[in-house]
Amino acid sequence: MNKPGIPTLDDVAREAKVSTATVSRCLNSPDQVSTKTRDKILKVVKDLGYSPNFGAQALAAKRTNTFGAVVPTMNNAIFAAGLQAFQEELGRNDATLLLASSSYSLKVEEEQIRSLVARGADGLLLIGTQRSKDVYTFLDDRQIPYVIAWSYKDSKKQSCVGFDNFQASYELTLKAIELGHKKFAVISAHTSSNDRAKNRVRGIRKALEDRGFETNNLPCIECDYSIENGSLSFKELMGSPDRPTIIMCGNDVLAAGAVKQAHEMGLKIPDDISITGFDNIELATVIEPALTTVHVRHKRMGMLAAQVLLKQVDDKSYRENIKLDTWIVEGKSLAKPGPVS
Amino acid sequence: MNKPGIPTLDDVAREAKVSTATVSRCLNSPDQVSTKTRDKILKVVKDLGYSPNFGAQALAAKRTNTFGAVVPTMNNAIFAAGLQAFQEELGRNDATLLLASSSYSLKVEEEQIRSLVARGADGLLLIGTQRSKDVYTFLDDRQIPYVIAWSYKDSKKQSCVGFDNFQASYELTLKAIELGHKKFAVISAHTSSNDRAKNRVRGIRKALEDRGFETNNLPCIECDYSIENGSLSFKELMGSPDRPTIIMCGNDVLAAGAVKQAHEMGLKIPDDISITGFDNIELATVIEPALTTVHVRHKRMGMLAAQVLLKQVDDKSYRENIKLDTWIVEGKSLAKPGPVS
DNA sequence: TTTTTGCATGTAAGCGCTTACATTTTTCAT
DNA sequence: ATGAAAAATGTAAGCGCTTACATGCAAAAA
Repeated sequence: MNKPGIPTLDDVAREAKVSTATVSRCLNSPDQVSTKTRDKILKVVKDLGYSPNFGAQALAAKRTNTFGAVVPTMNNAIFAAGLQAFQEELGRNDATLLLASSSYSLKVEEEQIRSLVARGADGLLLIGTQRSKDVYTFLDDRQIPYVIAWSYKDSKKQSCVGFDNFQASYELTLKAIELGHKKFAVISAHTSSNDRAKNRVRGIRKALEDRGFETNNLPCIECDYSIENGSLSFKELMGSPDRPTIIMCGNDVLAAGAVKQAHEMGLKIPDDISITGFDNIELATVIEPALTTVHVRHKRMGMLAAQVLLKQVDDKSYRENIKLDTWIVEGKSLAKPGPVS
Repeated sequence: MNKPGIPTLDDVAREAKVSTATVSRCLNSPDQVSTKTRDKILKVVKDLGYSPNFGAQALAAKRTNTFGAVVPTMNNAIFAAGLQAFQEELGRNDATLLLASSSYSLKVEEEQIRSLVARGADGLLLIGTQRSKDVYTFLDDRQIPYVIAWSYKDSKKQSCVGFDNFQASYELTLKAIELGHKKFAVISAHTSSNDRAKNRVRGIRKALEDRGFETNNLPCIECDYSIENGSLSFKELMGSPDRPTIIMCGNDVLAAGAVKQAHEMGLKIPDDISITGFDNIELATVIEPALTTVHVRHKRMGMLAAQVLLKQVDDKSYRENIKLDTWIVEGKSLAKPGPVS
């Protein structure tokens, strides 16, 4: 009754006539084993089709080579490129990715984080800085390495691989001001639980204030990221008696929705209205006109995040703060405002 | 030296003055435990911040509540919606998702599958039917449940939740023929390792043949799915002396690239050239003109796949084949061919 | 009251692996 | 050839949990 099961380390040991310890060593640190026995063991491993039992390995070795990531959404491509790069870098190091998405809810995110940790994640990739103190305490107590991505924060206690959302947004706004725009409006993700969105809006406000604009009544709609919402928000903003000449969007997805709606309303971009995005995902390049947006080095971010995380696993006290540069990508959706319409 | 560690089942048991078995039962099948002790235990669990050790649990219970998925890519949104739905449905059942991507390589996919299984995945979501026999044998030997998505296949041995790529493509082609198109060209993903792409192309060919077209020299470019490749292929096809009047693309991403390139070449869609897509991802709706494409019920597919998979875990002999309907979404990118240019 | 039944709990044997430590074998300087 | 150091291998104790089985105890049946 023992034959048709999945082979275990014991089976291999017996078949190869060595102890289980030797088999284990042969698999985990081959150079501690003589070439002769190694070959013998590897042959048996192959013959039997042995592959280690994950649970047992995790239990005994106290690590899983599995990393978790909680992203706000998988529904649009914002995180896709970064995640893919993250995953590939993990793969290069024989680790795999456990993925969860939180639908932009801090509460759900917290659950997901706990669940990933409970599943033995050796480390976590988290998006943005904003979450309850409890979460950080939880992770610190268990000494779970994590790295924060998509946001930059100078900190000795936490690693991050991000970029300056505030600054990038600030610069884009300055550019718009220099082109002569006077009436601004903003479509943003909800800022209450999203530090990136918050900083992007802050960047816009600061730039305006620095150039003497009054920002108290800056029209600003907050919604979930989706093309649909971009369209709706655009419609609403353009329905105002005092139409803006430029609408700055929290990301490319919203901007794409805005552009779409502009077409439907028969508005010419950028003659009738300028629109800007953020992220420079592929979407930004295929819509007409191409978006003026902020390029974010998603792939690099994902890859570096994985590297930092892996270092932290080896050295629990290792920390690194990496700030990636961003730059404005000139599309055709931002130009100086046309004559008053 | 025992205090500052992570609490274990033993700690809980000791603190609550019951046996470990009772604690375990309390957590896994609460109704086997009296209300009184249950409350007592749960309080201790909370106080101690106990959370079960994954490896130990997996080892003892022989299941992980973790499911794996290997998608060809995360770089574009083709699989995003389906995966998100899959993940959400798993979440509703206290399971999580292990994700890997294969970059459309069968070899990489096989590795990923083995790796996911080694990591204790209770079941797998696989995209499409095309993979080596060994993989299926491997999975069957270990009795790992899996469900095939994105493709439909009538089979008593395998579960699938998919749609008829061939038929959908066939119908779209018929529609184009009826509009009067005579010169077809195709941009497809590589068909050698991708049954969906293969069937979509087959659908086109069959429709053409059924209507008396010669398909031996149907221009057909195969490339990886990307906007860039869509553009390049489009350029190549339109560089031919005998320009097609319609280019049918294997999916929306390629079509978006084609559309982009058409704009750059100053070609009007659909007057100068018709373009069709496949998948009806959001991208299809924001480009100008909106794509005529095939709607695929991605979300539903993801959700159903999760449900089937969960059923298979409970009952290893359960199998189900679900074919979802698809339909043509009328955009503005397909119309009758203009006068000979 | 005594016996039966069934629920609540405890006991303890693993699950398959890693690794500290012990033991044996090989290598090599003397 | 000899002994010490180094290398290879073996022994066995867990890792933290689940669960079959045994036990205890109160309610139901006789």
